[in-house]
Amino acid sequence: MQSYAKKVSMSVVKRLPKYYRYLNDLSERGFEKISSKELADLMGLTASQIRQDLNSFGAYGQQGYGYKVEDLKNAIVKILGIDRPYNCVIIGAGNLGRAISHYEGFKNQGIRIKAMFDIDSQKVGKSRDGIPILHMDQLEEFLAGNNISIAILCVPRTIGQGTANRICKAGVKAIMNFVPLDLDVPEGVMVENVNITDSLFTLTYLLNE
Amino acid sequence: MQSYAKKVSMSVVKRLPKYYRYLNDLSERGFEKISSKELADLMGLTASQIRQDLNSFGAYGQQGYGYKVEDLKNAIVKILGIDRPYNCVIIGAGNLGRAISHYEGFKNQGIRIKAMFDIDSQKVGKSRDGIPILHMDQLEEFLAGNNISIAILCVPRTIGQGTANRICKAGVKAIMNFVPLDLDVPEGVMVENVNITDSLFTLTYLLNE
DNA sequence: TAGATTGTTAATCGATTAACAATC
DNA sequence: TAGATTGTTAATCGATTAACAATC
Repeated sequence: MQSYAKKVSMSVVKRLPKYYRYLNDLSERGFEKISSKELADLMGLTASQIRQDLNSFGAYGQQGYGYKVEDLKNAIVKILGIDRPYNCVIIGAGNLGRAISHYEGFKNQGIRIKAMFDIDSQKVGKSRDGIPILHMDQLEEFLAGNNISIAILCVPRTIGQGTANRICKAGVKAIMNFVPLDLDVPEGVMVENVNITDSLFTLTYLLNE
Repeated sequence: MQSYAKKVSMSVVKRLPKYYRYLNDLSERGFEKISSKELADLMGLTASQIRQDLNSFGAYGQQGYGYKVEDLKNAIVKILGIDRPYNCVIIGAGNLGRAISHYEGFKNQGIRIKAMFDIDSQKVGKSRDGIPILHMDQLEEFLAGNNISIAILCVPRTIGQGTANRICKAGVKAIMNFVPLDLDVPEGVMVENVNITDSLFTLTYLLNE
């Protein structure tokens, strides 16, 4: 739990994972220092913006020198909260749910998929890559008993909102929503939408410009 | 091909698919008219913003009355360019590629998945839901010969940029990128990123606020 | 010390909201 | 006509960029 004086804007927050990606990469490639100018060129931002962004959280650089890659990376890791693990569940063991359950990007990042849920008796009781598939009836019990902090929602559109209601009622505070639907959730519950159709239609728009 | 006098801002463009979703839903539910105020309440925007957004493209309402749902829906459909079909390919027939190949959100929307590509000899030559899985060696030939306008990229990170290069060289002008990597593409090629890891880390940030 | 680059304040730019005349 | 709601201009708010003093 961290708390910052200034309210950090969503624009900045949305850029944080990108900072993390680039700094992680620089660190892996053995870079020791980087200036805001160099990082800006790399990321397609301006040096000014990078300094403003970072200073929403604190002063991580050294005047006349720049930023130590490793230190800045670690700072971002802490800011993002990925210095600790998160217990997650995937709801809906269809193709998408299964794809996410072994998504390469999560590896070694503290995202722990504890279970998947479905109603299909063909799937329930089985296991995929060591992740058990449980029946939807067991959802509330599992969420309560396993310290689950993130629910990844991959159910059909028709039961999207209903399932979200169950998740929220069970006290889960974060939903990654793959259902092409804007969820209505109580105050304090975070929803991050990944809407593949919306993204595709943005693309068709841009194609016709 | 449409062309507008004023340059429409990305903020507006990103909201268009959402307008489409809501208007489609209203239309299906038999609503005939809607005011900017009513739509705003529904979508969590302001009436003013909706009127500004729509007026980037033209005047679709009637003073004193509001907007005819069907007409406005059709206008948005045209603006998004989804009044015509798009030939697409999915590159990478892993779990994610396969999930997207029968994603429910695309049904009846003119998104035609013409082929999937992979290097795995276990997969190549087979078919999934009528979509053939071809070898990566055939990519350029297929893109050129089948009027493909959108490539959906679901390959491993390591070959993401290389594959994007091949796509661009073949003349494809739109890439939906699921690879957790910022692609470097020539001027005029549209990239829409769906970065699941970035979204998840945004969520972990918000959880720790 | 001189040069470089940060942290931060001020200026600009763009997006959202408010207001209201036009008009259905 | 009177009431309602648009289209559009003006005002505000927020985010990005520029500038520069602080300082390593």
